[in-house]
Amino acid sequence: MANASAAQRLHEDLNLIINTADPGEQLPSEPVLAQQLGVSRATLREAMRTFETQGLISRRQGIGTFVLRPANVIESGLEVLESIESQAQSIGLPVNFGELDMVCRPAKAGEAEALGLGEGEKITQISRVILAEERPVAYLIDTLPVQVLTCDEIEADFSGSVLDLLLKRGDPALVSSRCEINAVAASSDIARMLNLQRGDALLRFVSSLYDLSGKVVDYSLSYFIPGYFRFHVVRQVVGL
Amino acid sequence: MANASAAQRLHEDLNLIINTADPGEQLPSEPVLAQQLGVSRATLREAMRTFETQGLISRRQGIGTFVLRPANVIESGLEVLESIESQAQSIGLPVNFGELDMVCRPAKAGEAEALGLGEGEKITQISRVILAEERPVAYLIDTLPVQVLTCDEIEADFSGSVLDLLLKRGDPALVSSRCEINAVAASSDIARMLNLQRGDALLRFVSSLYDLSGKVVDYSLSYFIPGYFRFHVVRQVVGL
DNA sequence: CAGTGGTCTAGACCACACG
DNA sequence: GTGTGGTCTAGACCACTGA
Repeated sequence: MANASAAQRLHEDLNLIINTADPGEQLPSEPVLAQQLGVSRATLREAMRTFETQGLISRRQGIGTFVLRPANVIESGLEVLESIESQAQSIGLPVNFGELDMVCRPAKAGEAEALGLGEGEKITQISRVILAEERPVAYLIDTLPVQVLTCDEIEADFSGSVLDLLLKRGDPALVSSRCEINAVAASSDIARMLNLQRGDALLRFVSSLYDLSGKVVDYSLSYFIPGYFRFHVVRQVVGL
Repeated sequence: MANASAAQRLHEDLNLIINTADPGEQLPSEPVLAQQLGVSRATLREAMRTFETQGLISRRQGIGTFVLRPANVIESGLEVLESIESQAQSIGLPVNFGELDMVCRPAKAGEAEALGLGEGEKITQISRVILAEERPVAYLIDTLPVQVLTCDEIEADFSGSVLDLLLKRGDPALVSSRCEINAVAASSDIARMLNLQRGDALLRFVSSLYDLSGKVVDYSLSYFIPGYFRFHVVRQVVGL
């Protein structure tokens, strides 16, 4: 026990380097840093993963690795459904979105089932990366029936949040959302968009948003970088 | 786009192999399998991670890699606090624990703060791996003031759940728990205990359990292997 | 172009299980 | 001992950025 692997020692070394560095500072290149720390580049990269998901460093291909100033954390209770944008606004955090991808197409089998539609019925799908203080912090995919939301409506007025758009419109009348929570490893695609390494740990919400009639009006996948969020929930104790 | 990396293609290949194999079947050794699939061992191991956290394969050092039968999922709403043991029992899933580690020692700074104690006051700490159907599915660490729970009491009667023990005793009167949810990469230690690879994505709960007087009676860290759990929560929509 | 991070390979050595 | 998975290394090649 207490058998310090190279990875563990390296983690501490990196911790020191990153905490000592000034925000904005560029670290030595990976080959150089690996040699300085006496490990291979593969091991160094492995150790750097944690610091990335904690929002402490940013690595940009073709440019370099940079130390970030401590991140502002978006804190949120899970009992109520509120958009990231709305939460960020309430703590004065500037948030916008990038890499918006919007399509209108027939629903695939899984999508149709999640939305209570027939396969092939038209859906609107919106994917985007959420940026807080210019840093990618989450990747969101919303899927809705076109009857609920069309691409035109999004182009006309989109703040980054489908929820806020629907609430502003006031129709359909939204009631609640059922949200499944899990941890996943970042795929290549998602890692690239969030500027992470593939395999990094992400928090994933799979949510179904219901209207007054009990219909699903929005099925969404949300990927959050751990270091930028603090989700909590109060759980009631039930007797034996 | 749709640029299939080696890792992505490999993921599909492995998916086919694993789904085709019978439960209990042993896969070829890593060097052999890597050659068969035309990738390096490092890439193969990387691709296998996902299947491990999904509970589809088990790798045991010195023995081999085995295909598991599909896992039973423990489903749980987060609104109420219930032990894994209790949840598993209600769906007829056999659960026990292993690797129990129990200590009684002075609180470190962070622990003292979490429990509202002075630094150095005695605490009881219980760590154990939870096994469902003989498979490790979670790693739990509970920290309590000795005034609330002593090691002797645990040795006398421990089912794997501190919550159940306190409820059974009926004192102190438990009210609710505040739980923070995040995703983390498995450390070497935790990976070993859960029979995973270091760096695998885990779901982590950090919880404080309160009694009637508002005091924290249990501070706990819980690590869950994603494939064995489905946590959900209903979120209410609040108007603009 | 040169320099960066992103990916992948081949191979070494270790720790562990089993005969 | 042999054979397995766990860890780490050195180095190659690619994709991207910015001068």
